[in-house]
Amino acid sequence: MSNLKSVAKHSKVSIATVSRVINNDPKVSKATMLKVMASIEALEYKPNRVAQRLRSTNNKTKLLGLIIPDIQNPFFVDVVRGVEDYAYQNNFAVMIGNFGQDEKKEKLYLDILQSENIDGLIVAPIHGKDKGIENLVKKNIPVVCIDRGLTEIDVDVVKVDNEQGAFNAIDHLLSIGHRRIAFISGNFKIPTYIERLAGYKRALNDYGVAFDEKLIFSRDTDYKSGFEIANKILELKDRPTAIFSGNNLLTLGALEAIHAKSIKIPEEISIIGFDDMPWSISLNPPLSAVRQPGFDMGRKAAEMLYERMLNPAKKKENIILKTELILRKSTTRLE
Amino acid sequence: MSNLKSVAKHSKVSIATVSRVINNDPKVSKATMLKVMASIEALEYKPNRVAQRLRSTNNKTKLLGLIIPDIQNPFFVDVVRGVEDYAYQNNFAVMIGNFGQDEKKEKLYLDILQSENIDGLIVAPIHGKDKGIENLVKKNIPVVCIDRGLTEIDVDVVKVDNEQGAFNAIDHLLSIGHRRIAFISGNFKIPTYIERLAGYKRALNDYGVAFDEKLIFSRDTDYKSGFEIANKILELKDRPTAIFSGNNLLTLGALEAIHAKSIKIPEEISIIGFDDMPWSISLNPPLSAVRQPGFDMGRKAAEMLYERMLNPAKKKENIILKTELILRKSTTRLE
DNA sequence: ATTTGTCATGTAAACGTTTACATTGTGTCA
DNA sequence: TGACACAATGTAAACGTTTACATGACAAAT
Repeated sequence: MSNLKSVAKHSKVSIATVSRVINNDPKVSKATMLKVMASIEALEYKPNRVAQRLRSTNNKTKLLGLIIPDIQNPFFVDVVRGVEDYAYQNNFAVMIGNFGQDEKKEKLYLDILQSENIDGLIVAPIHGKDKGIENLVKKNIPVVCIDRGLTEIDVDVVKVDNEQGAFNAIDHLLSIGHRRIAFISGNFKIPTYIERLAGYKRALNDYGVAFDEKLIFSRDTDYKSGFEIANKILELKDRPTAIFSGNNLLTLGALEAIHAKSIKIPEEISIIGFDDMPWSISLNPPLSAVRQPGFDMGRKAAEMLYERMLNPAKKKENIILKTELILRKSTTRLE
Repeated sequence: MSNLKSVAKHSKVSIATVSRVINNDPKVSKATMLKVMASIEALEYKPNRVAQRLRSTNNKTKLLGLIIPDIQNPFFVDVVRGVEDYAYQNNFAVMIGNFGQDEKKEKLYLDILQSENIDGLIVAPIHGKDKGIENLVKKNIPVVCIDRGLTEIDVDVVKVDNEQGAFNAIDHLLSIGHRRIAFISGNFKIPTYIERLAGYKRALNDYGVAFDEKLIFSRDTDYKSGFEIANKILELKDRPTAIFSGNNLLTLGALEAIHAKSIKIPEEISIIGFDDMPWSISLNPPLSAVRQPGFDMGRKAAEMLYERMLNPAKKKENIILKTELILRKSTTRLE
C-alpha cells in the first residue's frame, strides 16, 4: 500500500504538504496541490484510517459504534439501516455489535469499541442503570441512547412514545368492543415495556374498564416466549377476545400458536402487535400494528451523535418520536 | 485513558515489559509479571486496538470486515449472526457494511475497510467479476466469499448447493402433480439465481416436462418485484398451479399479492420459497421452504477466514453446504 | 579469575498520520 | 536598503503499540 511518504517522494514535497492537501488545508499553493493530487491519483493513495485515528481523536476519521440487543428483530434492523444511511452520507464507518440481551457480551463490545477509539456510540441500553454506558458518558465520549434511556444520568436519547403507542392500540380495541385484552409483554426490566403497560392501563381507565392483572404476561422478549404465553392465553377458561403483543418477536410467536390451534383471526381473536414489519402486510390476515419509525430513529440518533461530537458541551436532548397505529385486518369489532 | 506508559510507570518497569506481559511473552519473570498485572488491574488498562493494529498487521488485534448486500434479508441476518458468533468467541471485532446491491456503495466500503487495516474480509460479491474484491485477493488480503463466488479468480467460498436446493423444491412439486410451476427469480446477473434455474430445469427434465420460458420471471431481488411479478402470474390465463420463489423477499412480496386477491394457499395455488425464515411457521399457512443454513455459513466463513489469516498460502477452498427442504402447509397435491 | 551463556529487562525505532514550530523566499513599506 | 509581514513549505514530535537489539546480572564452566 502506498502511504504519505511514497506520495511525498513521488511529487517531491514533504509528507506534511501531502497531508495538508488531503485535509484541504488552504495554505498550500494551487500548483503544488495539483502536483500532489496527481501523485495521489497515480499511486492510488488512500489515507490509512487507523493511523489517522491514532493520531487525532477529533472526529477526523469518523468511526461510530452501534450496539443493539438483537439483530434478528426487524425493528433494530431498521435502526441499523438508519444509522448506516447517515454514516454513509457523511463518510463515517460503523462498527456493529449485537449483544443478544447478554450483559457480559454488551460489556465486551463496549470495551472493544472504546479500544478502537470510536468517536461516538449509539446504543440501546440493556436496562436503565447500565454502568458500562454511564462510564462512557462520564468519560465524555459522545453517546446517544436509542429506544431506551438511562435513569441515573443525563444523556441524549432518541425513543418513541411507548405509552401513547400502547394507548392507541388498546384504545382502538376498546372502541370496537373488546374488554378482555391480554398483553404479552417483554421483560419488565426493560423500561420500554413498563411504559407500554402504562399506556395499556390508561386506555382501560379512560373506558372505565377494570385492570385485570391476570391478563398481563411477561417473560423474555423473544419468539419462544410469545409462543408459550399465547398458548397459555388461548387455553384460559374465559379467553380474552384480543391480544396486544409487546414486540415483533412476541407477535410472531403468538401467531404461530394461534394458527397451530386453527383459531381464526380476527373472527375468533383480534391481535395488534407493537412494531410493524416490512412484511406485516404479507401475513394472513395482514397484521394491525403500532409502527415505530426505526429507520428515522437510527438516522436521527446518528445525526445527534454527530452534533454531540462537534459540540460536546451542548445540552442533552431527549427526542421522542411518534408511533403510528396501522390498522389492517387482524382486528375486528366484537359483536 | 491509561496506556502502556502509565502502567509502566506505576509498576516501575519499562513499557516493553508491560507489552510483554500483555502478550504473554514467556520471557518475563513471574514476579514482574504479577506486579505488572496488578498495575493493569489498578489502572483499568485496556490495550488500544488502534495502536496495536497500526503497529502490527499480523492478526494480533483482529478486525474482520463483513460486507453484505441487504441487511433486511433475514438470510443475511443469519450470516451476520454466524460471523459474529465466531468473532465473539475469538475476540475479533467485526465491521459491517450493507451495500444494498449498489456497486458504488460496495466499492466505498471496500475502500474504507482496507483503510481500516482489516485482517480479513467476508463478502457476498455483487456479481462474479467484482474487480474490487479481486484486487483485495491479489493484494493477499484474506478474503472469503459467501453465498456466491468469483469467476475470474481463485478464492475461498462458502455457499450452498443452489442447484440441488431448487431441484428438490421443484421435484417435490412435480411429485405431487404440479406441471405448470412459475419461478420468480432474482436478478440473473447474480450467479445464485442462474444455479437455481438450472435446478428447476433439471427437475423438469427428470419428469419429462417441457420447459416453458414464459413461466420464468426475473427483475430485481426485492419485495416489490415479488409483489409485481406474482400479480402478473396470478392474472395469466392459464394460471400456474404452483410458484417457486427465488428468495425471502420475493416470497413475501408474492404472498402479499396472493392474499390481496384472496386466493387460497394451498388449495388454489401452492408456493415454496427459497430461504426459510425464523417465522415461516407463523405464516398462515406455514410456509414450505428451501432452508439455507445461514448461521452455519457465517460461522464457517469466519472460521475459514481465520485459517487463511494464519496460513495465507493454503490452497483455496470451496465449501458447499446442503440445503434442506422443509415441507409445511403451503403446498398440496394437485387433484 | 576470566570467560561464556542464559535470562530478564531496557532502549529505541517503526507503523502512517497530524500539527506546532521553524525555515525560506518574496514583496511591501519606510 | 533594511525591516518586516506573509505565504508556502519543511522538520520533527507525537499518538500507543510491538519488537529487534543492546545491556546487565548472575551462574556455570574453564
